Amino acid sequence: MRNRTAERRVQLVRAAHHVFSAQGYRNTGVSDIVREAGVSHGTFYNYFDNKRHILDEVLDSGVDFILNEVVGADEPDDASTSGELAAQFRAILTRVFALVEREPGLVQFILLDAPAIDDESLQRLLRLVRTFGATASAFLANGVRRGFLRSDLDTEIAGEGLLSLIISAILTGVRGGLSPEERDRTIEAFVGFAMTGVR
Amino acid sequence: MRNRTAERRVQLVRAAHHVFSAQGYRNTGVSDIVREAGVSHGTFYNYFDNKRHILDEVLDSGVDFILNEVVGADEPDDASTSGELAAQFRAILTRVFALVEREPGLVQFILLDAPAIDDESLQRLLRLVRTFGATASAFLANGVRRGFLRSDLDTEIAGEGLLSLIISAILTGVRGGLSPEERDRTIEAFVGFAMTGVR
Amino acid sequence: MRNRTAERRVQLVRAAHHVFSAQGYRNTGVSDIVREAGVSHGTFYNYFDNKRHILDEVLDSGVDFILNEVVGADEPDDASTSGELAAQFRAILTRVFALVEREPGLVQFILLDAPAIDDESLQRLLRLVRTFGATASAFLANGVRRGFLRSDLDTEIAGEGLLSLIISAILTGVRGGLSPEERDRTIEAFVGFAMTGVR
Amino acid sequence: MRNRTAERRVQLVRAAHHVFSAQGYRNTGVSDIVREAGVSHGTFYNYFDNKRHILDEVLDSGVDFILNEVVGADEPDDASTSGELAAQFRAILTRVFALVEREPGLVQFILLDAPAIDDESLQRLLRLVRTFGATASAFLANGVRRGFLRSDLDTEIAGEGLLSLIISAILTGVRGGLSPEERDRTIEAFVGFAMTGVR
DNA sequence: GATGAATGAGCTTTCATTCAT
DNA sequence: GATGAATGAAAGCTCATTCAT
Repeated sequence: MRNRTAERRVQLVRAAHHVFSAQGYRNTGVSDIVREAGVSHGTFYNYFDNKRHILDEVLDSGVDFILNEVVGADEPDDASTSGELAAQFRAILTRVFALVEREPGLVQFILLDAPAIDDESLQRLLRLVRTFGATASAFLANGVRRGFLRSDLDTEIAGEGLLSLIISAILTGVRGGLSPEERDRTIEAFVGFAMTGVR
Repeated sequence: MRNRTAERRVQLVRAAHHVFSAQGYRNTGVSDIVREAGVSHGTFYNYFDNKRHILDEVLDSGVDFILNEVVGADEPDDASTSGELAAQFRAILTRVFALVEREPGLVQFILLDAPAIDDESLQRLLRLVRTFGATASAFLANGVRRGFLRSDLDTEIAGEGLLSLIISAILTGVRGGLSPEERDRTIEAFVGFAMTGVR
Repeated sequence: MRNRTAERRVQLVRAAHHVFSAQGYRNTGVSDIVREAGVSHGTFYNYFDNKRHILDEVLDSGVDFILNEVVGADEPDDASTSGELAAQFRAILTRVFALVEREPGLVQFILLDAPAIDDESLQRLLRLVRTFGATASAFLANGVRRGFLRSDLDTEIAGEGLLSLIISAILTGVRGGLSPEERDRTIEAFVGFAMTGVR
Repeated sequence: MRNRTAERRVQLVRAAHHVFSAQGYRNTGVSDIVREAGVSHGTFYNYFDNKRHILDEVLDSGVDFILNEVVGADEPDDASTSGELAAQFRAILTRVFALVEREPGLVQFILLDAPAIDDESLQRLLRLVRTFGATASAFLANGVRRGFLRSDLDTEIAGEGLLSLIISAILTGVRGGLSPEERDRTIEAFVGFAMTGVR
């Protein structure tokens, strides 16, 4: 039954995801994963060679999830005025705050816990960061092409700048304790900061 | 014997700092620390209740070190023109890159390893981030006071923006592989980005 | 379906024989056996109560195989002169060396691995040894009966002596590294040694 | 305290020796060793890197013990007549039977269990066998030099022959169930067998 | 104060065996 | 009869911490 085993895998990855997010990778034993999934030790090792192996899948799905949540349906080509670009950036920042608020464990795990596990997982995070940076650059390049951004803009480096604002927003979110008003004020300030820099 | 005791503490913290930076907290055993310090297990526990306890001191001294290295002698009040402020920011970014290059282990430990250990150490890192942000805000507030920056600038949030650029620079450095030219280009772009946003 | 069932058994025993000889009993899992046989775990337990159980059959067939290979077509009654007896002994030693060279895994398994598994399998090996000893005695008894060996020969104990030479030959073979010349010289010396002792 | 730790090592080796002899290496867990020694798991790993490591020491001491017990005080040069050589050989065989009777577990462990563990330990046993063979050859070479054995005797191969008798005696002993009379009869027969072959 | 041998709970991983399909 | 996913006891090993000297 191909189906059965595929479900088990998903079930285990989900369980691992859950306990990793709650306690971190190093503080989580295989016993925690299998207890959460409701299966035995042996079953775990029927699906994954070792604890490190399931981390890869958790990381991949987590990174995919974050990318989807944050960039979402926004396409770099959608904006045709700088106002629309600002709106896109505002939407992204809004989704960042929403994500951090809704899934603080996941975000902390992917961004703060995972990079510390080993070099492999650090590289995986840096790849995520790079993808974010490239996406930001693509948004800016669209603006330059359509003429509503400075033609001499170094889109690559400015993309890093945008990225840094997104990371800053995440950190602010993780830090917690922002009222909805402060959050909106921060978003607006970041949008303004970014748009002045590139227009 | 107050002196002798204090020296031992320092000696142990220094040793711990060294091995933590080289291998990370979780991969470091108490045995690594005491071997590096040249003392016995028992002695360690005469000075620190447990392994977690010495981490606090290592973190504090590491954070202090980084703050000193990066902010250095620059005082928020030093700049009296926007050109001087730009020069200060340029100097800070230059020192960030230099620090990451000179002490990659330390930076990786404080920024990537430590936050993952437990909530306590995460909070300690966030405090560092906040201090950086406040310092950045102070630089900007000086500019507003002296009139060479927009009077309606939200210095607090703009400080976060500056901070995010600094973090981005660190990440870029950790990612490695930047040629001196690319590094300088990035610094200039970040300085320009920041100054357009606040002037 | 008696036939089908019997074939499966043989197939499994043959597979087990193969993997046991290649890797030893303790290093072989049931999964290795069933993979070699191309059946499932469940099927294995339809034919054998447990892993230990199939060992018995492997051991029996292995012991039979060795006995056949070494003693072969030689019958105790065949010799009617001491020269013919010597020729028989020479043929047996030659086949011993040939067997060790052709099937080192099997010999090592039966002689070195199997006795260590548990007392039951040790006893099985000792039975093999005893059978060899009795066969050797039968060869000698034939010589005494026909008058070409000393009439006061204690055939039972002298049989043990012959046996010990055969074991020594096997050990020499397992030890390896004998050139064909050395091998022939050893065989001749053993034959001479034996014949002087009994004539 | 150099003394304390040295004693612990010995205590652990002795305990391991004991449980290995009683149950075999594979059936013995580290927990069995430490229970026998009355120490904790951790202590075991303070003295030995792993379970395989203590086996080496047990094997070395066991092999030394057997060599001492069997060859004992007899020196190859002691015999000056073939009668004295026969007496030496008789003494050795007597000690072999005595050893097997007194320490059946040790003998079974060293000769039947250890060789099956891995190639390293098999080689260790073959080294023991070789030492025995060389010793036997030395006894014979002394006889040839002094002129009471055939001058054309191939002492090396005849040594193997003697060795094979010793091994046969050990196997007989392990097989068990010999009455004192049978034992003596076997010894005498073996001595006679050997002496006819070499005289 | 300093030592380091001793501790033991806890970890990851293996594998012979079972049983629902 | 055949399958193979599920089981769980048990293995080897680590390491922060204690305590008698």
